[in-house]
Amino acid sequence: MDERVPRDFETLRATILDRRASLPKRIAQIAAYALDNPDDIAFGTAASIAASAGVQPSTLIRFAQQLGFDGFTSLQQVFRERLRERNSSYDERLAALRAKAEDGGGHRAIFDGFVAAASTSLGDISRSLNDAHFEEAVALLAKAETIYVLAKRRSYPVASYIAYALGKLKIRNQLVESAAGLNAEMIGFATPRDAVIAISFSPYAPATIEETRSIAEQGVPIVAITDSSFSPLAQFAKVWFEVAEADFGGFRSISATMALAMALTVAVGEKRREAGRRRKG
Amino acid sequence: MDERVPRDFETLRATILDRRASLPKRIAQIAAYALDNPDDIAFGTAASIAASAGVQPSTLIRFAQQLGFDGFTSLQQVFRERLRERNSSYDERLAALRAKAEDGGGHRAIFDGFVAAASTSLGDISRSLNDAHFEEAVALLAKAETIYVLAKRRSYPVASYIAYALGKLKIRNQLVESAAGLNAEMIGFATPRDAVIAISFSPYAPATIEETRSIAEQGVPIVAITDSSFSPLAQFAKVWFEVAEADFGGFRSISATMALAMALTVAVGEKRREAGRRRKG
DNA sequence: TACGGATTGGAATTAATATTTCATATTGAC
DNA sequence: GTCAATATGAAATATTAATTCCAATCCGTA
Repeated sequence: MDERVPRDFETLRATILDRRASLPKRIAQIAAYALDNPDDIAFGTAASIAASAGVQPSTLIRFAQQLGFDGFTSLQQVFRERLRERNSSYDERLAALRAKAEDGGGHRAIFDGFVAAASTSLGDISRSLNDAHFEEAVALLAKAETIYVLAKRRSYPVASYIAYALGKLKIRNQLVESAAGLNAEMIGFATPRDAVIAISFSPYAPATIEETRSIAEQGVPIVAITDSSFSPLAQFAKVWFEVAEADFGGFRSISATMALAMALTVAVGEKRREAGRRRKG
Repeated sequence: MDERVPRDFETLRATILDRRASLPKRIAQIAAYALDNPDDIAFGTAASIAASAGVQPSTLIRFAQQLGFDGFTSLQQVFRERLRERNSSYDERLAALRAKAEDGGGHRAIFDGFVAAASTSLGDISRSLNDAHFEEAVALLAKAETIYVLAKRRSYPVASYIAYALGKLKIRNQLVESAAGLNAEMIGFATPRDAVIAISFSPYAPATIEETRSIAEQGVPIVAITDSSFSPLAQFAKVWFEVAEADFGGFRSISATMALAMALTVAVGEKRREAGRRRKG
């Protein structure tokens, strides 16, 4: 393999288009097939692809070799990489930034890293949020008398913002955070007519889990925001959201969680206003 | 393979979540890995995936078999299918989302709005942040004995995250938030060898301004994060940052502020480590 | 603590897949 | 039309990867 081997899909595509006129018949056939069905190249085996394209496996390999690859396998990597990038082109940017930050790219790199981590997380949640779950959570919270907000440590800032926003929207709420150790009593007042927003990420704060369990046992419906389907919060929750936050420099972003929390809060406010209008009108 | 083998990713996911409690340790480990890194399953070989997940290839196969597949290969098909579908239908999904949001299709639009506001704010700050100011602020904070963190209301979540992160980095700090009205006393302890991070946005919380003024008069250097050069905070600060946050539904994003705050914190941690090494070496 | 069953690790085996080889066919030049 | 160069097909081989198997370990139970 010399250095002019296409490493990314776009270069590869350009190279193929450039040479197609001078390619032998069967090679041209497989070239056309490759550009038309890139997904098949990414996932198929040499034999299956060759069959779909109507050529021999050996032709496929010759095609790869003419492009400078040392075999079909290396060619296939480019097609796989393309699929990966589509889904998470941000991850690579992040990795690059991390590298830059590490070898002394100054402190600006750290800032860029956090911005990139936040953007990545926002992109991810935007793609993965389930509308039905969201509606369900909003409905559940909108009919609560009091909304309890439960979070410690890294998630606490989110909880405090939710509490602030709920307050502004005149929705009765209780931030469970007592430094005086009165959380158990505070939680004790919750009834099934209330609701809870619980937020916790790995490593899950034991207090949050304990409090969530205890409030769940009182029959209070719970909306959880957490980071994995294996989170202990998930089992207690009526509705739960999985939020994957990118991290940088050992600290995870919380921007996706924030966006979700804000959206929930404001949507609950909306829903209540709608319900209020219906009752009056 | 009986008929209950999951054929699509969502069913598979649900099945795994359903059974997770009853799975043996290593199987659970690979299950968690699979749901967290679906792309790796799609592209990897049994050996490479097993290695990343920290188990033996045989465990991976047992996992597949427990789910009803007849081997790893069939399981992998489901993960590959998911990637194919996602890519082919991404544009359609996006278009559908927009249409739905437009004709009042529920609360998803609110969520999208917050994500957009956060993204916009991140883009803005990324463009406008002044590197020299950033370095100056980091230098100033890095040599402080104690970092005081000052913010109320909407900015309070940021302050609480800063305090959390500083604590993790073992940097002495004091979050000025006492509900008991002891802020004045707390601030009284600050000396010119300390430093302050003050955060406030219009409408500026009178308490924040008052406290910032008083601490500035004691000769304590201040780094301010605020939203305009006319901000009352700016006049007290040694260094200040102007952060323009987009708003949605009456609530402003705080993601840009968060990113800046995190970057400051981590950069201060870095700088201290560097200084520590120099002293020792 | 000893037993039995379930689980796991790691090597051996088997299956699959890519690549090479070689005989045959095609093409283009003279 | 013949020759040489090139391209192609098909089968043989080499490589890589999936699966199986068995011994060791762990875990719950008596």
